[in-house]
Amino acid sequence: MVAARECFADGDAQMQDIARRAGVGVGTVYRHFENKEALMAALALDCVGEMLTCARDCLECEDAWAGFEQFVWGATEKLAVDALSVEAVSGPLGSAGCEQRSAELSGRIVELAERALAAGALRSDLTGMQVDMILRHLGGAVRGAELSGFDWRSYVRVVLDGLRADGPS
Amino acid sequence: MVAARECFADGDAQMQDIARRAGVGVGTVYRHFENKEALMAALALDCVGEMLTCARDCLECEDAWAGFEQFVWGATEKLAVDALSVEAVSGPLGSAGCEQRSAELSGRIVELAERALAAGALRSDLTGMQVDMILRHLGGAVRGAELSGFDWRSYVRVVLDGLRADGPS
DNA sequence: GCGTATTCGGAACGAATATTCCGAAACGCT
DNA sequence: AGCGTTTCGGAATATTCGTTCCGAATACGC
Repeated sequence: MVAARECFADGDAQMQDIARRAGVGVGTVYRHFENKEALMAALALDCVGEMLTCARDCLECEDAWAGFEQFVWGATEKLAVDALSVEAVSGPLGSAGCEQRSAELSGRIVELAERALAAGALRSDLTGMQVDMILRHLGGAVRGAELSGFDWRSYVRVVLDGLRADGPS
Repeated sequence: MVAARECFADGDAQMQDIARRAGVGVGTVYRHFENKEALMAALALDCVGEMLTCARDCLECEDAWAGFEQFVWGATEKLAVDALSVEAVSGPLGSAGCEQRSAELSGRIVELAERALAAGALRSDLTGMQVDMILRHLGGAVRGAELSGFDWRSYVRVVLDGLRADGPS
């Protein structure tokens, strides 16, 4: 049920549309979520959760830079397709209902960054926190890219090369 | 009159607020602009115009890379402060009322990029059009950065280094 | 099969906000 | 100053969209 909604909530949606899309009446939606804000928060929690899983997976990677790069590609792939994820990760949604999980995501990203930093693969004039901010804001750039025909992969390539300690690979 | 409005229209604004801010009644606003959409279009035209001026100035610069870099800093400085400019440059506003000027901006950016490309300063696996897209989408990343405390300059530094033909300077 | 409890759908309501419109104020002319 | 005209302001209206609520439908126990 949440799934049907998440699939639909790309960008913004009206409660009525969400309900219709889920094949139920609006009343039923309100029986599951107190209000629209709560619904969005639940979806945001999901989005951040997915990012978090991705970050954890990437931390398993032996090579620090490879793990970092893998995360960037994984995250942007999601962000380019799902506007809600962008909101959840870098927008105001991130500070409404999923502070906990959002903070942990930051922690993992910082970890990923500092590991790459220690390995000398990431440019040394950045801190883990700065990298966290940069990655979160990447979402704003690739938002809706898939739809508008923007070749976001070239953008991500540029950013990754900019983050590397030694020029483009 | 337009100026008072532009200054205010950071993000989104209600017609009533816009009118009050301008020191007039809503009726007067509607006497100048058919509707909100028209008002936004006029403001967007202004924003794109400013970018265009900036791009033209940067084309005057002797050194191709210096001109390119100057444009990126000039553009992002504007985008980080003014959410409306972001909409105008990379959002749907760009395709409503200022196609003409928007297309010319693209032309100038491509020029800027191809000049840097020819000088061997810009990474050679990108086309002018790709660079145009990338720069336009930079706005999404730095949007509202000034307010949220995001250190967008470090982000721009990363992107610039990623765009350079030879690693970080 | 019947009566009760539970859940559902969607029309009705309310708040927010874009747009219209008319009486009031300002201006210009004689 | 007096009168016609033009412009202004903001209350009234229309519209959109989140939220509520009640009659219908369904499930359950006997």
